[in-house]
Amino acid sequence: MTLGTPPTLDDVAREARVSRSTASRAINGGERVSPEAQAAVDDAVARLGYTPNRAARSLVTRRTDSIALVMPEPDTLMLTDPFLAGVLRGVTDGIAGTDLQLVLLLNRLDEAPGRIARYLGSGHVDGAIIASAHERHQLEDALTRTRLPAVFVGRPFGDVSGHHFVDVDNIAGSRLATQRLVDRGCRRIGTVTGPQDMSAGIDRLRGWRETLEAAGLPTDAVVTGDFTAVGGADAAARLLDAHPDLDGVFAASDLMAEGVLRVLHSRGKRVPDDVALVGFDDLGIAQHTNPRLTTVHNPVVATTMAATATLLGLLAGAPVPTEPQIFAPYLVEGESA
Amino acid sequence: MTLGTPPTLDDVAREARVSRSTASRAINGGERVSPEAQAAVDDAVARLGYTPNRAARSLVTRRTDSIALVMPEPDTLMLTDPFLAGVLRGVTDGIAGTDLQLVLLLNRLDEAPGRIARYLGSGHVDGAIIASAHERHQLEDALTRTRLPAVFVGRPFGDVSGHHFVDVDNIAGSRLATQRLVDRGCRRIGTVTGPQDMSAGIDRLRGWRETLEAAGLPTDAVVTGDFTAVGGADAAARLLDAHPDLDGVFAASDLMAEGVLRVLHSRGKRVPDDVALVGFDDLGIAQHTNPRLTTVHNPVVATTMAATATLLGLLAGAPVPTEPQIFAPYLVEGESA
DNA sequence: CTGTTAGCGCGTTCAA
DNA sequence: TTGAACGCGCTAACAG
Repeated sequence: MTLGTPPTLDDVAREARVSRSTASRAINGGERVSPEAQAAVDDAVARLGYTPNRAARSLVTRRTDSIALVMPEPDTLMLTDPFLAGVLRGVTDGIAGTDLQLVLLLNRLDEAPGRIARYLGSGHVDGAIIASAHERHQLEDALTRTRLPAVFVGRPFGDVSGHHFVDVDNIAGSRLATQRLVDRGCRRIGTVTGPQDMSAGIDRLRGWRETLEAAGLPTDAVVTGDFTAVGGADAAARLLDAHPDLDGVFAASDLMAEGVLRVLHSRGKRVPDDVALVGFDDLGIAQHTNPRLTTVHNPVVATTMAATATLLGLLAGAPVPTEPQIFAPYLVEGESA
Repeated sequence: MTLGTPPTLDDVAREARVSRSTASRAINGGERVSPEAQAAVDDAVARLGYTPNRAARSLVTRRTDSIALVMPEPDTLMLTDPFLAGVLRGVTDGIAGTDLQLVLLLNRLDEAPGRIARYLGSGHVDGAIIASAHERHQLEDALTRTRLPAVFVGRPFGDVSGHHFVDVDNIAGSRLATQRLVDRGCRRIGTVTGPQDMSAGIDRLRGWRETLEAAGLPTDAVVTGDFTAVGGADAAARLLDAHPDLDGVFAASDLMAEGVLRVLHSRGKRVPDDVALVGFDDLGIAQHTNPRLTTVHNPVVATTMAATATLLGLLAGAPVPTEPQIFAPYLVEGESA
């Protein structure tokens, strides 16, 4: 058996003793093919190990059968980003069973904003999942312009109308976290918040503020972090310097909470007795801190799977409404608050 | 401007007042085109925003201009896998500047071994980076059979001949780690080793054993982990149950070392005074444990970039020898040993 | 239900 | 140096 070039549809047709178009129909869905023909083709396909040539098919169907996943590039310092891994899982789980190809586009933080947008607009993919919601990337506008089917994981920045997105209810989540601190008796509650050019960062700050205002507590102890452990530690140091009397902290991500925890330890503060701490995400690291972190569960995998399902619907031509799908977070008991 | 369908090469040619083949040549490398024609085509391309149709090009060049990255699926329990993030970075950095598409293939642990192999063999990609070196995946044979250019990150399992791979010197690394324990006076040294169906797991165990044998110390305190924190904790518990007198532990990954650390703490062992601990990987988590982990640096990003460079060479038709590129690890000082 | 026919957009001979 | 003609492998009309 000479396997110089892969078998083509012609080979299959010849082998099955039918015409090429019959073979094609049998392979794609089997509409209007007799059982015998179908069987013969199936047989030939198996015998030859035939796989349709994607390029040829793509050329005529005008679809590429591939979707892009746009993600922020993993951080240089802290390679470990559980969110990234969760998104990856959600998307791959979401397209399992389809024959969609997943093309990965890592959005570098420092690069010219046009590259990704240009790529998405150039017809190389049928749709996109965007999990890179930094304001500066400006993918939103580019996407509306090219009309590429796309679903955001996390509320896109700026004008939401016309965009599909799924998200966890970050405001509700940060309320849960902050309320927990209030309920356990904390009266001086600070927050290490996320980047304010990401909707998650903004919303998690807002939930904290609203909860404290409702409780009649001050809302001045705020420092901005970057969702990483190192950034969280830096922020915590600044926070404690400015407000030594803190008895509670809400960290807008578990990674940052980890950093906060280290700083608290190094300053001799007991957790939760001196300072109580609540994080956000519950993507595997909360159980591994000491003490175990009380946190808010963020269903990233489910969220991303939903986004993928929505995208598949769009690709199938379904008239999917742009109502966002918002997932509910919930508090996860730990020992830190 | 009606942008119903994207501009084609014909449009460019018309706009530039040249024939289609001249336009084609001007776009691909500019061989045998007059400066005027070249300029006219460049201009037309810019004006029209032309992007070559990948499918059409692929059909005639018989290349797909995309490569696959095969990785193990991130673990369900511990989403955080720094190795994964490092590999991702290395590959994307490695193809930056080329117009190669990166197709992501996540290798599920429980799935039929044929899926990935079939995909790789079906001509959908021009080459592959394989960072999923579990024995059971059996990609090695499939790859030799299909003759798809491929480079492994981490020594492939089984017969290495004919395969390209890059790796860190895991044996040397684990020797460094173990020797450190010996040098600081440990006499009863155990190891939590990695999966024994991965070359990294095997090699890191071997370096530990050889070092102890050379030092005349016993090599019976071995338990197998799975490179995760939870697995490391389980393994550590078993290890300490069987060998309560341990005064040193080499964990074959930092994630596992983290688990070991927790178990040691919970059993009231001081680190490093009662039990010294050395990890492996240094991918961001070693600095964040308490005490900071002494570990062995594993240059994953560099390794993966080298693999990608090799693959690019293969794709360019260069006669790349299959001599492996082995990177040297080095010890990173921490407080745990 | 089946086979014949006509492109999809592009790179590449081959003549001019 | 240029352009005309061909075919890559496939799907979708259309006619039978």
